[in-house]
Amino acid sequence: MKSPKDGVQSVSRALILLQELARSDDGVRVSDLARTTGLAVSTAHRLLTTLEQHGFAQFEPETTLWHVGREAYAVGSAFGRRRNFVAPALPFLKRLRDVTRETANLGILDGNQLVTISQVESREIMRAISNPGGQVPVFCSGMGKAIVATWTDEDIKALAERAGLPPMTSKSLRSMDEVFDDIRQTRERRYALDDEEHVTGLRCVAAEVWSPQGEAVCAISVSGLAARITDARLDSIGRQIRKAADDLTQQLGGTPPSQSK
Amino acid sequence: MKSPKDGVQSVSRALILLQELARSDDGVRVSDLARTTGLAVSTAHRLLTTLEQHGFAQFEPETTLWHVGREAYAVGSAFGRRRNFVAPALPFLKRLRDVTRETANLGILDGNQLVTISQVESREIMRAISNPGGQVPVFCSGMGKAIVATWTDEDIKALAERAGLPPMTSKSLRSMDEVFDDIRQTRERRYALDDEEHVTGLRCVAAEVWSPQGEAVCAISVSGLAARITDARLDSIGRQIRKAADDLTQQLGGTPPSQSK
DNA sequence: AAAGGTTTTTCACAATGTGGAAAACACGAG
DNA sequence: CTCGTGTTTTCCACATTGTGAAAAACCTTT
Repeated sequence: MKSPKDGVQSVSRALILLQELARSDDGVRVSDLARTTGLAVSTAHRLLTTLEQHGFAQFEPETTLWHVGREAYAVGSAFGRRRNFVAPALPFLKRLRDVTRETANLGILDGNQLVTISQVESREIMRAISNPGGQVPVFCSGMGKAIVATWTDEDIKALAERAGLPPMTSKSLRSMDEVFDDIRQTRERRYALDDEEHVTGLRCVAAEVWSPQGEAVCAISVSGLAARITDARLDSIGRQIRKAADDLTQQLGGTPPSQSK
Repeated sequence: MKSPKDGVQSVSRALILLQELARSDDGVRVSDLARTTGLAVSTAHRLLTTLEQHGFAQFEPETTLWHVGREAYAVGSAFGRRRNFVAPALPFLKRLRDVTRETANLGILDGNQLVTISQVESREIMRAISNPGGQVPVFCSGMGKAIVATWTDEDIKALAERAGLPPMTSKSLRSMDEVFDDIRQTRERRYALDDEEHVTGLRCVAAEVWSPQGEAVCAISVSGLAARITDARLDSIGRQIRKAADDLTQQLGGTPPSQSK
């Protein structure tokens, strides 16, 4: 009779009610809910009451309709806030690695630094060695510049002032002018380039990924020896990164820039 | 001994678990959850399993951590959908963030509390951290006061009596007199100010947004460190918030009050 | 290999959730 | 106004269902 793997009955039912609530935008009545879920009216009512006590459901007395409550929103947005792009990004990184044969990275901005939080290594003998968790000054990083390029010029300026422009190599950007020139190019070609600005001999091509709120949350990149990532390959790699970033954005339910042209 | 009005026990507990899950961004373990909620580990586990079966919770086997699930997000966004101003507001919030360089918020009144339902974060290092869904006593909130200032004095008084005036900081409003004095100023200058009344060191400037029915449905605000939102900037920020709120009202087809009175 | 820390599963018991039925409403029509 | 039909809400006896202690299965560490 009993199915022991069914979980807790009342909780199951309450969750089903919640989902049913979410289905209709302009509220639904107890009795209809009971009908569609196959519950007794009194049971549905009791469960809804419990949901309401915790703010997950909302009852409009004047119209006697039930809605999804604010607490459901609060809890749900925790899902969106979560930095869970790491797992979904992996397949994209792997594919990038496979088609470019170079190391693929995922990074976020944390404070004034860009930190690499995930990486799929190239299989070449000579490969970039930048361990995950490693921090890089934003403007010496392809991923950093990809993210920052989506910001307003004032924000970029403020960040640059805050973080400074510590030169890591002879090719690092050293002045605000150079920064803005680079950002301009980044915006134009829709991918960012770190041309031995962080480590001599290392090039890196990057593009940003968008959150549901329309902000650049992270960036992905491909990095490898300058000797292998030649000028000739640059544009092709750039397009692939851009594509991967857009696909990942899509998969995360993100929204690229609203209407900019 | 038993409290029959407590609703369905297991459902209550499951919801509390969900809220606890939402509290931590990087996942939490069963045993910790059990500890913080005061449940037996086995009970917590059983409830979590049920939540997972419905997609409201998510379990990462490799790390044995629990997260909020996608279904919670889906259900929660139904709440946002019904409040059909949250999407249109985003561009306005972004612009506010860009011109003030502080965090911009959108909040509604729910019950006796003001809840922040959307937010566009400042890019400064030191920024306000009040995740969406967070609740604040109305009279300790700029957005709350902005909305309430549109009400009649009787309604305000009734709300204050119902909700009380829980002091959050030493600057919180503590008496009806202080409340009405603040409301008077709010009406006069056409924007509301929370001057470290919720969190010490945090200031917040807000203005209300009108629905087509001529009611203040939500409010938008800019919040940041008191050290940055100085008296000198106050009026300029106030004007910008007011402008943004009016523009948003317009876009929503809303109608500000007939000023004749 | 044993010792701590987990996460899962099991199980006997009764506390807990259940749904029918009845009460309290809310509206419209007569 | 009173009745009638649709609700929503409360009550309560009953056994189905959820419970938590404890044991089992898993891990990492030593």
